[in-house]
Amino acid sequence: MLLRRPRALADQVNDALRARILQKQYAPGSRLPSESELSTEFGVSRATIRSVLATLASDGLILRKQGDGTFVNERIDETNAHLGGLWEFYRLIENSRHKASIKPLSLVRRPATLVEAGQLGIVPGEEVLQLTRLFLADQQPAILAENVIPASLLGQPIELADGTLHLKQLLLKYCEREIAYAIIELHSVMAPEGMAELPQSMAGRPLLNVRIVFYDKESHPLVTGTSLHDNSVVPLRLVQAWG
Amino acid sequence: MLLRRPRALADQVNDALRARILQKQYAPGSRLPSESELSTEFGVSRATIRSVLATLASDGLILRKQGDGTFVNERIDETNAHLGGLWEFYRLIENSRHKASIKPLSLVRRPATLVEAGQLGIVPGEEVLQLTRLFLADQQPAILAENVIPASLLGQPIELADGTLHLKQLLLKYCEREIAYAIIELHSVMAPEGMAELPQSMAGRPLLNVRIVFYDKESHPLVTGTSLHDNSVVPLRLVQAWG
DNA sequence: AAGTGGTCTAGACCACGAC
DNA sequence: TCGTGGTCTAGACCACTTA
Repeated sequence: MLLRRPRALADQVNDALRARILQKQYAPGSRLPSESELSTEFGVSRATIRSVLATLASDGLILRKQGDGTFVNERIDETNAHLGGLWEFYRLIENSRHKASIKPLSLVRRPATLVEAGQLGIVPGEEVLQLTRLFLADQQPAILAENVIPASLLGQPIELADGTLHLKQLLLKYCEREIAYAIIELHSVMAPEGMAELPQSMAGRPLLNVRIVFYDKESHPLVTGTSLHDNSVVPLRLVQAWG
Repeated sequence: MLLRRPRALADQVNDALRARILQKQYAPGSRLPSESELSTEFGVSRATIRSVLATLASDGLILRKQGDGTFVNERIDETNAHLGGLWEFYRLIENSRHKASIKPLSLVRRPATLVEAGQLGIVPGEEVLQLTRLFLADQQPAILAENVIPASLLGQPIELADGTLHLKQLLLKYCEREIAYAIIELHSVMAPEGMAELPQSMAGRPLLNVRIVFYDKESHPLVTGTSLHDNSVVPLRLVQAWG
């Protein structure tokens, strides 16, 4: 029997405050209500409010000044991501004020390469599924992304039509696994030649290359991701709180 | 363990646990003592312990499993940074198991360019100080970094000898300012030609380019940073907790 | 059933900034 | 001085995993 815990109060408050900030109900640079005001408004304890404000602060959305108050970061509009959301390409594009869309390019079963086998903790040659997708910003190619999943993790075969799902949703639907953490490598590479899927617009230029391996709570590798970013279309601009 | 008061209890516990993990007193993959055990050992409340464990978890150092326990991430050795420490180049190199050193290259006063003036919130042509430094990994050039500070922020003139200080220390010593947050842009660029300071080993190759503007709590720009990374010497490998 | 982490509260006291 | 955020506690109850 699966009894679900009601949504945590802190999460609800988090969503509400985030929405108010992003929709400019609290204007950039303005002062938020004090902790005690918020706690009476939402009917929760001050501790709960504080835990929410702490995460908003660490995402760089708000700035807290002891003895003064809490303020909306006036520069959130200049960014499209915080460090935790580096690989949420769809949102990245949306946050850059472009219309985002995903174009699934191919979906093939093939044996794992040596490197992939090492990353995914499987035997070289074991079957994997490779999904290649193109993320578009206003119909313009922005990010070419490739995911590799061990076939053994898949409950049912993936359909190409599901290539528009977010990685999180894909993993839930086909593997019933959850991501606990990721290890990310940042590289700078020249656009590879003779790569069929690479859009013309990216050819011959230096591209940002993000390589990720996702793990579950047991530290078992789930998926790898490799992406090539055209910074001239969607530059990566992150906020990061200090301290 | 005896804890003294001036420093926040949570900070002291944080340091202690971090050290135990990094020095493998708690082995990778092993289970940590429970929250209540830790709270009696350190003589602090469970809430304090929990706030510490929460930050360790968000840095990807530990994994928490409800109903089971808290475990050291077995892959921390494979990384050299967490997302919050992207620009701490010295530590980055050290964490990559290289001997890190800083070679100050130049320190010049000059008028601000248009772009810099915009970033720093000053008038174009206003005087700025530019510090160029090379970060070495085992004597090998790894990162070329350039910082630009408005001269008006400086209390006393910077000496080139202080070029080995970390950015944080530099700002404290010369400006008495503290960084509250930063906005970071990630780019991929070809090594610029005809740049005197660029080491031979980086020439003609695609390089990772990190551009940062640091702000204080009042959202006033303090410094800009621009760096070129040779990924073949020190690859950027980060852990990131999910959720 | 026992033990672990997850959520939440009420309240105390401190440190700092603005007025 | 007053209000704000910063620190910390003690304790209640819940949900989950393991045995």
